[in-house]
Amino acid sequence: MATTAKKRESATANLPATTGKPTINDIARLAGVSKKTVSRVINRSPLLNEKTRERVEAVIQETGYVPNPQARALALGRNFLIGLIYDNPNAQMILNVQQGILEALRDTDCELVVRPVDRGSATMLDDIRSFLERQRLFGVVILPPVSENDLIAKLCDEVGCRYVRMGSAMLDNAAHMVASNDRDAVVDAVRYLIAQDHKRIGLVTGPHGFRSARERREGFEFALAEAGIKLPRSLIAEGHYTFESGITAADSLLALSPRPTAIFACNDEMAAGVLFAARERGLGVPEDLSIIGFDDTPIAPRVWPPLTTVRWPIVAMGRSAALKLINGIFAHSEIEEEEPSTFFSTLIRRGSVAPPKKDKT
Amino acid sequence: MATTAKKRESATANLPATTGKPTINDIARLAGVSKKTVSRVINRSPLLNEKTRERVEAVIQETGYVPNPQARALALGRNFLIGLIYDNPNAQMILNVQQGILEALRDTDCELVVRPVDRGSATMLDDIRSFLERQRLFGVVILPPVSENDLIAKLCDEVGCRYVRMGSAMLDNAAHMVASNDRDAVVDAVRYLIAQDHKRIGLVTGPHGFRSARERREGFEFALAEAGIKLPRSLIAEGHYTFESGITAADSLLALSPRPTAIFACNDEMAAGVLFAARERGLGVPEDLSIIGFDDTPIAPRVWPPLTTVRWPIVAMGRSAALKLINGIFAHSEIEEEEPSTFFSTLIRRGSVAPPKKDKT
DNA sequence: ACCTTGTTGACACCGGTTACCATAATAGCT
DNA sequence: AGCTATTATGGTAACCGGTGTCAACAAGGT
Repeated sequence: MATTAKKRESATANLPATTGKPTINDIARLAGVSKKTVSRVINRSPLLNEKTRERVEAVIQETGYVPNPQARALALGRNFLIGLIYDNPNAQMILNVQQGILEALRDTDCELVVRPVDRGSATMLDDIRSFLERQRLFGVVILPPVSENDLIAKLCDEVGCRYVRMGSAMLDNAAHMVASNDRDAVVDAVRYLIAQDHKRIGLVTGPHGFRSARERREGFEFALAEAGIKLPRSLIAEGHYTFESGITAADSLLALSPRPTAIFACNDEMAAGVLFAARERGLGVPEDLSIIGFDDTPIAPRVWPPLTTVRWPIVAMGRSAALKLINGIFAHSEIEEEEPSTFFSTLIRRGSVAPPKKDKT
Repeated sequence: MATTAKKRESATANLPATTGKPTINDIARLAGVSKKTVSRVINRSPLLNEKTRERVEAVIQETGYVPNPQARALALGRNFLIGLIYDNPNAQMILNVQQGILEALRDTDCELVVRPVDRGSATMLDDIRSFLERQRLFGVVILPPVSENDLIAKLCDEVGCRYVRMGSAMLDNAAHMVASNDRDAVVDAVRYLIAQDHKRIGLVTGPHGFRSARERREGFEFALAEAGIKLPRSLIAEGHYTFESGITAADSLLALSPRPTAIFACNDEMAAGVLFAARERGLGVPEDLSIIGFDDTPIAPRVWPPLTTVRWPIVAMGRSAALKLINGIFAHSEIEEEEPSTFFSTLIRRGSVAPPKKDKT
């Protein structure tokens, strides 16, 4: 009875035993063919007699055989996993992309593994590299703003990992890119404000260094220039895509005299912040101040008044990104349609915009 | 030039070649030991001479060797992947859990794979089973409301997959459960309302069949009974944890005469809906109507007035769930602290509650 | 000399894949 | 017809990079 503290060889040894599922060998035996032939059936090899295929497939059906992904991963040096790499201030966006990717992956054997990274961290590139090399991912979808880093794309090439970047501009060739036309969408939104007779329009930008922030700002400036409106620098406040930064930016904008009659915020979070700040000052929206946001995240229709905003088709973009990755490998249809690379945002009119009150009439 | 359309044996053949990373064999050769010994070093086996370990570890350091997870997965019959199974109306909650799990996984070699399922679908159990069997997950975290399904827990046991369920009550033994005390939290919230002199308090419940909905409702009823307040059935409206259902429920509640002076909504989404409905009717919040929500999701502080709500420590619960899974396997500290199983929610007082206006004074 | 105990290695195995080869079937040629 | 060239088909064995089993060997205790 002495052998109490019997040392275990490894910490993982207490995991349950393997299940009794059929393997490729079982199928081969039952179908009276070799492993290799079964492998050919699984991989839809064209060099195979139709009758043999049918026979093997019958056995597969019967036994409910499913190839072991771990073994495949080892033999192929490639895992059937799609990675989602992000470092994003906007939770809702990540979830939407996730949803889009998962829709695309539904009928494949691929799974989605999520991987937040720390832009800012000096080791980010090394972290991503070791992640990719270790997991031997089939491919990755990279979200903005990390997607704007060309070094990551280069890294993917180096380690032989497919990738698709999402962003607000075509930063890469079409096979590696899913982009939205933020610039044009903002132009539309601001034209709408101008058409409502707004002349003093404030802008809350995104953080410096974000491509989307630049695109959206340029759209804003273009629309104003187009209408021949010239505004002082003070009507542009920098935000960080967060609710709090929206409040701060709005505080500085609303302290101006004369006050802007409308504010365009570069995302909904900040637009909600602007609305909040307006309420704190007792300003009526849209009577005293019109607001437009960007993204059409769930918050937009939930505040009062519901926010007019630009709808960013992020779920569709996520789906498209995933399809680009698996395109050609898991070809379900024989027709290989090229996935579109550019997506169009549209203005969703809700309740936060109205013509300004005429003081001078 | 004739061999143009040369048939490929398999569709996956055009994947890049394996990288030239060192393998366990290389390490064994360089260190002058056997593969098995290297394996022992990797797995921190105690049956190993200290000097040998050091020698091998030096070589590992030098070469930057990292064990191939695919090979390990095959040999062990177990993948180093944690699954997140959910079917949830609340996007924010999923993301928060995800964040918590990822925090816990940071220093392990585990990755997180997300797996939405369709509660409602007849094949849900089979889907989950095939997912677990195929991927040979290390463990899964199951979110409410699917976590309330005992069959899934049984399934996990059958296929030998560790699991931790999250929920609003202890549905399972502590090793498999991370629960919050919703009931008590709601009691506190309603007591607070009562202390502010509210006497007619409406309730927007969660969907029938959700354990959390039941717990929260029971808390509500308990607090009222405790204070000796008896209210008509009509002050209870069923919701579905969605914004829209909050509006609908509020519409029916606010049409009552006399109107409730306060409404407790079983989650923030619905509370936001109640607020929205109040605004539509021109009711002031909190002057004419007090509102309390549950969850403290990002929407709560972003609406006007910011919502008083119950903070549900969901990130911490996610972290704890993941730690329970990996506990004992990836023991970083020698002290194995037991992860707590119960988490406490707290009332966050913001701006949506005030004493009712005295009409009768 | 014998039994422990600690340390290490040889070898088969996990479940797929590919390279290479053998055979059969078909076509093309004299 | 007879023979070879070519293609179609499927088998064998090695391999991917780890892990478990079990035996071997050394050192120390009795």
